[in-house]
Amino acid sequence: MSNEPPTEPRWLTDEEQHAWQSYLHATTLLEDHLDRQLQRDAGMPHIYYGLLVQLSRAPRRRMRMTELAQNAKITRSRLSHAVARLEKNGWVRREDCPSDKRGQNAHLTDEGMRVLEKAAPGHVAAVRAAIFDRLSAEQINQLDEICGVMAEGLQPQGADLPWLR
Amino acid sequence: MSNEPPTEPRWLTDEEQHAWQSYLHATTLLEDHLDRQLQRDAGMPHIYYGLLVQLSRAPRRRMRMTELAQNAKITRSRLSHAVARLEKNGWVRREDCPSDKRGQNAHLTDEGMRVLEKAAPGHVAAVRAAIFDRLSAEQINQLDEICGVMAEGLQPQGADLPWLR
DNA sequence: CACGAGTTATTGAACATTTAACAACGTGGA
DNA sequence: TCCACGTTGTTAAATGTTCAATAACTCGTG
Repeated sequence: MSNEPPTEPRWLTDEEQHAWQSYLHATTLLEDHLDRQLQRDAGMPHIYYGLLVQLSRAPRRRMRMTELAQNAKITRSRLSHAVARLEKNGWVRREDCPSDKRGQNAHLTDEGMRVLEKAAPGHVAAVRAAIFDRLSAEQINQLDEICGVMAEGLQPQGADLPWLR
Repeated sequence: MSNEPPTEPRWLTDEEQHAWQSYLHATTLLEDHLDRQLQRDAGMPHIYYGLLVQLSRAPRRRMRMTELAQNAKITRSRLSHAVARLEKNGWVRREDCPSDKRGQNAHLTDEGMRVLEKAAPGHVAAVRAAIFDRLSAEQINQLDEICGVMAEGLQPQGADLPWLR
């Protein structure tokens, strides 16, 4: 009984190749674009901005570190570093969690909220200009659907991250 | 004459919000997945793998640094660092360009080629499993189309990179 | 030819991310 | 209670990326 990987890998068809290139091209360009836009206008990379958004939506603008990491789909380690930086900027503060002495809550400060509110319009405009003002309503639904399917296949299991991968 | 940004930014509709979250979720997960897959199976991140692929397709497996950077959509600086690393691994070598004394050619070595050939099947399988075995032929076309539209809007002008942004 | 402006690639420093290891705490069962 | 095991969050070190500055060269124009 052969237990090796298939001797004939199924390569991508021409359509698949082309779509894959398009995908890599577009996603790379967009991520770069948003990173620079936010770095310029808000002094932080896209992912850090995402953290502030999450916090701003949480009750009392507070969230447990692990929950925040899960929502943002990053490792706890990465979050620790990120929050350390945001704290240095005065945009987030750490607090001990009352119910679990191991835990920490990240808290979006008033200053952090102000920075976020100031950056939001420009960021939305950038996202609009790059995507939603360029796609039809139908394409937006297609994109949503496609991304949903992709994400389904990527959930799970892995070393440090029972969640992320 | 009012020259300020609009006082009422056009926020995203619910559909747009949802699609945007899906997009961020899926692309983050996929990129992470492929990065880990390649780091594990080939000892390099996704983008480095992409550099080897580019070189493998070039005539004589050689390419000018700037051209390679353009194709991979990264800055020349980033490419310099990346090639330095790949060179340390023995997978790429630098050569002076005969026709332009400023120039360098990156050259994929035989060893680099072997590493690439060994890694390719697993990588294709991962991409397949994540995307192309999960989407219909129609969805693949839609994705291609959508990414094309996105990329169009992102070409642009910028600091160091007349190309990338 | 000589000059100035642009191009090519690299570098160092600051910053971000990954990985593995770790301390501190919680939880459930003997 | 006590202990084994899981969870929470952090850390150091290695690695990767960005940003600004720079050396070396090319090219067009006077």
